[in-house]
Amino acid sequence: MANSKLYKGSLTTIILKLLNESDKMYGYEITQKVKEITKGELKITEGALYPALHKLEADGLLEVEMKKVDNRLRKYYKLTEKGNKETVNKLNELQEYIKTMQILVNPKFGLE
Amino acid sequence: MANSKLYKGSLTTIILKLLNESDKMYGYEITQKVKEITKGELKITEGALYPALHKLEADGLLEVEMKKVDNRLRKYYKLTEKGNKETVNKLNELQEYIKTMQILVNPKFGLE
DNA sequence: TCCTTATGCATAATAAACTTAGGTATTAAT
DNA sequence: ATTAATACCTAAGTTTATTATGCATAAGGA
Repeated sequence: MANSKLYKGSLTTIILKLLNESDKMYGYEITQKVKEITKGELKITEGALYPALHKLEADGLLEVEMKKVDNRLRKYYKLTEKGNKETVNKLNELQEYIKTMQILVNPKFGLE
Repeated sequence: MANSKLYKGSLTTIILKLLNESDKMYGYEITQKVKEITKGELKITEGALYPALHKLEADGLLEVEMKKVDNRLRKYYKLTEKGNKETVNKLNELQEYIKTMQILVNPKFGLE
C-alpha cells in the first residue's frame, strides 16, 4: 500500500468508509475505487484485502451477497448495523490520530 | 500505543521529529515527552522504542553518546546528517498520508 | 527497614497486519 | 494465440508492535 508504512493499520477504516458511502461493493471494486480516488497513490493489494474482508465478516461487521454478472461470480459486501457503528468509531479514531500526530509533528498545534 | 491501530508505522516518524527539535534525547526521555505532549493519548512502550532506536542507529540515522547522570547511565541519541534528510522524508510522507486519508474518508476533499 | 515507584536500559515470545508470490477461472483485446 | 483485465483465494515470510520479563540505581512512604 504505497511506499509509506503509515498506511499499515488503516485498511479496515478505508473499507468501512467506502462501504458506508456505496451501500455495497465487491472486493475487486474496492481496489479499483481506492486506486481511482487516490489517483494511484494507494494500491490495495489483494493479499491484504481479502483476509481483511473475511475478518470483518467473521466479526459481524459485514454481510455477504453473491451475485453472478457476465458469468463471473462477485461477492458483494455490505455493512451490518454493527458495521455502521464501527465505521463511526474508526473515523473518530482516524481524526484523533491525525490530531495527535499533528501536535507531535507540528509543535505549534500544541500551544494554547 | 493507544487503542487505535493507526499508530502502527508512525513510531519512526515520531522519534525522528522529536530528535529534530531537541537536538539530543535518551530513550526514557522520549517516552515521557510523548506522553506529555499528547496528554497521555499516546504511550510509547519500551519494547517498541528500544528496538526502533537500535534499528535507526544501525541504519546510520542516529548516533549515540553515553552519559552518566546521578550514577545512572543514559544513552543519548542524536540525528546524523542522513537522519536529518530522512526526517524530512518521513514528515512529507506523513503529510501525504493525511491528505490521502482525508480524501478517502471525506469525499469533499476529492472534488475540484 | 522494607517495599513500591520512578528512572534507565534491554530482550524474547507472541500477535497482528501487511507484502510477495503464487493459484484458479472467465472475458476482452491485440 | 497470447496478454491484460476481471474476480476470487491462500500461504510463506517480514515488519512492527504488545506483553512479559530481566537487570540496576534512586527516591519516597509505611
